[in-house]
Amino acid sequence: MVSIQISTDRTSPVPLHRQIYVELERAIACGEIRKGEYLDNELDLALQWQVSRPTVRRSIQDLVDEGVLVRRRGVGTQVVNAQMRRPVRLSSLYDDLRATGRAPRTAVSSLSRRKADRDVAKSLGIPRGTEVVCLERLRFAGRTPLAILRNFLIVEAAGDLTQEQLQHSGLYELLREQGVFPRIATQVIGAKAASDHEAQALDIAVGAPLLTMRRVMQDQLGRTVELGVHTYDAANYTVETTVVDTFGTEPR
Amino acid sequence: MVSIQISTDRTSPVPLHRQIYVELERAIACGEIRKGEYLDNELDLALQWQVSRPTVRRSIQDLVDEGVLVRRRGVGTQVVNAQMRRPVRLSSLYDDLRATGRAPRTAVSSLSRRKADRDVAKSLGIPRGTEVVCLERLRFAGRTPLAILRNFLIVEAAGDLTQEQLQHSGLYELLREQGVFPRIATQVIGAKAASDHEAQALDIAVGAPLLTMRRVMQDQLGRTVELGVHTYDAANYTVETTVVDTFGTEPR
DNA sequence: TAGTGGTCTAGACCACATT
DNA sequence: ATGTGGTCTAGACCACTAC
Repeated sequence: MVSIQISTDRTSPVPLHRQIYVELERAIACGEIRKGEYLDNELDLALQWQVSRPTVRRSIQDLVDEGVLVRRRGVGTQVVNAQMRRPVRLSSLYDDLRATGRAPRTAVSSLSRRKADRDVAKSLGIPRGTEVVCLERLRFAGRTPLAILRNFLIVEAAGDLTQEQLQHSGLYELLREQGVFPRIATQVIGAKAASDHEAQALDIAVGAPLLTMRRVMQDQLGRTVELGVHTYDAANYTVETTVVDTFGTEPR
Repeated sequence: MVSIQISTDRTSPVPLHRQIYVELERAIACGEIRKGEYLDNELDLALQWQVSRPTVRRSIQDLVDEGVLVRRRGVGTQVVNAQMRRPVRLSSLYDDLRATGRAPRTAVSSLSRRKADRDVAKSLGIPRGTEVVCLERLRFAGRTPLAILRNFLIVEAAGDLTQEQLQHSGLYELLREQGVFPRIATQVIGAKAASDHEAQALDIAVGAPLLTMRRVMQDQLGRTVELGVHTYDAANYTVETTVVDTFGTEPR
């Protein structure tokens, strides 16, 4: 049982529960509370931190959702083996590469508007023949070709993307700048052998293993915005995902 | 603007917010509220349903987290293009196969206790040399071999698994029966070419593309319970994941 | 029996989008 | 100016766990 010093600023625009969440997360990351230790009970915490119990609960719940804390009724709130950290932010390959320090480079091989064929229309949930923005890029990490990226976007969201922009930023970053915030995506991941064309583009042998990903993305307004059909050189790329299950056990 | 009939039962052990959630979900699924339509505001809903506003908010929030509803401050709560449904439950391949009607069959090729090597120990977050339960299975869909499944489990959770059980149930199902509820898993998915041994086991050509998945799972108590190292015949299997991003846009 | 988290209430004030 | 969701409060009662 350890007391955690939390300082809140009631003049800040940041919500109280968020301030507490951040401080608590830091305290756990710094080891001020160790794995397996219990927090004080919620009423005490509310007194210590001079906030109401629902506010305390909200902060704690957010950390429970990330797997940092575990609550058991009648027992208490415990810090978990934190090895497994929060779900990764929904990001593009470009962002991932830049975050890991590998210099990304992009060659835009095509950028145009076309009418959606049946497959694209179905994935994006629009009528067949609707105009969509088509995009094909080759992505490098340093000098190594890494992936062939094909994307289809609804025109309302793609707006005025230029080749220039796409060579210097990730697609998702550009979308965010235009007010499109990715919110939910479903990805289907598979593997295949490289075709002649793919082998040549990625500078690998024909038949070498490729990782394939097909992704449909919705934005914060619930619009289906993007279909991505991507092919990665499996020797240089893996996909990491986090799955959180809130069923199976009692609901929160 | 449509009024939704919600009937609640205050004698039920099911929480009110959950009852409302279920009814609301059904109403949306049945098309009683159509895509793009708005719910009444939260105060009105609280009056209509005879519950407090926080209870209404809780129900709505859960549906927002699943991407079924979208809230915008100053605007309202809107039903979303529901094509993209809730995150799939954290389940095993066996459960998946059975759910999709393909008859799963399992051959257990080994089940033993061994001391964890460095790799396993690191993944499970336990000291090297700790005893773990090792498990290797071959999974079939009908007559077709589909995957080679290797798992490593901490003994506290694996308990008294038997070959008999493993041939007739999925691993996760058995774990649930023993009180282990999967909660968070991180998966790294890649691809590789089939080795001699793998090709023979899966009855495919040497060098054929395989999908590989390495998964570490934590249970409801925050224990790191399982390491899975799986290899799938890419011709017959893909992995589907859902990614939800609650950052990027304003916090809820 | 005592202590914990889970649920629920009935208000209040604020920030934001729309008109 | 109005109406919406976002935040916060100060209580209350209950179900579950541990002793």
